[in-house]
Amino acid sequence: MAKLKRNGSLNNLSAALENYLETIAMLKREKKYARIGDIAKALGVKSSSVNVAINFLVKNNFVIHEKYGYVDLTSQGEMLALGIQKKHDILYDFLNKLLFINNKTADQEACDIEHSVGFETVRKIEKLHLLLKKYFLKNEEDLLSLKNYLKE
Amino acid sequence: MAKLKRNGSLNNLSAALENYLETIAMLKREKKYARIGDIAKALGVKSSSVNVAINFLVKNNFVIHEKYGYVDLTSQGEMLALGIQKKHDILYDFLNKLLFINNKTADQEACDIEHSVGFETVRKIEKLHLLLKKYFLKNEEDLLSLKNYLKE
DNA sequence: TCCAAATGTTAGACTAATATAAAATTTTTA
DNA sequence: TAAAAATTTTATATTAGTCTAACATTTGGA
Repeated sequence: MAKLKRNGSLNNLSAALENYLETIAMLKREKKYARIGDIAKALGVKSSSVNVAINFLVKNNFVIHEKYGYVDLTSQGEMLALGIQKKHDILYDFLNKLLFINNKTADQEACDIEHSVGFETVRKIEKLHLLLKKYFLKNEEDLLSLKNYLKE
Repeated sequence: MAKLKRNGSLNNLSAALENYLETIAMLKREKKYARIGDIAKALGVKSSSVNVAINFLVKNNFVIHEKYGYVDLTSQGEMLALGIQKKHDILYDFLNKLLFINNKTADQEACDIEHSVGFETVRKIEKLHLLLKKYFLKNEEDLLSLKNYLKE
């Protein structure tokens, strides 16, 4: 069995492991619970792969899991998952609502970028987006002309 | 020895391999040539790791390398490297010059993001940045007030 | 010009993340 | 409620990317 080890300091997970946490949080939000199979399906991997990851996350106190039962987040896991989702949402909005990248691509790219950039960067992207909406994109017409400008 | 295999269709390299190409192009630009050791030093990996990657890139026609000699790009490799560098530069400028992320972080984050996002997204980020410079950030004062706004 | 230092190559091992196959357990249903 | 179906777990394998250590080649200084 492939074993995972923690990398650096606390709360410094790989992109793959952050995606597991994010998916668990999403499933809890949408279905009230997360099972191994749900996570596997959501991420498009096999449930055996999910098991390896969950065992690591249990050992490091990000999730709780009793054999053959539900997977849940600890408060530490919950906190981390919230941060990742927040990054995702901000990046998605920036790509989709401001740059007019199509939904699917925007989601994919947000999902990759969210593990690469720090909170400072994401917060600044959010502020920039807000600023533009507030002062320069007040109506549908402004948005449409931005869209056309970006399209070239 | 770890062997690398090609993944999907032509010109679809992993982030690590794209970084090798990018580094070779950078070294050629700055020193006129790239040796295994230079690449290793620039990327912070061992020269044995560079060898594995270069062997793969040679086999797939991105670079040329004769044993114990210089590493060079094929025209295919050159083209790909140019695209990656362009992405990097645009992302770096966006992060550093518009969002005021410090040089080192902006470079790191650009280096990660450049392998995750498509040309459409990068081109749109570039256009947005240009638009803002042209119409809303005409002088030092505008820039400074943006900086303060983003700082919060 | 030849030998020592620097540089490059190869072989083998390790880790993270995945997969397959089979065993263990739980759930469904006839 | 026992057998079948579904799910989860375990064991083992694979791949990309890295490392260390040993070996090979090139280069430069005495």
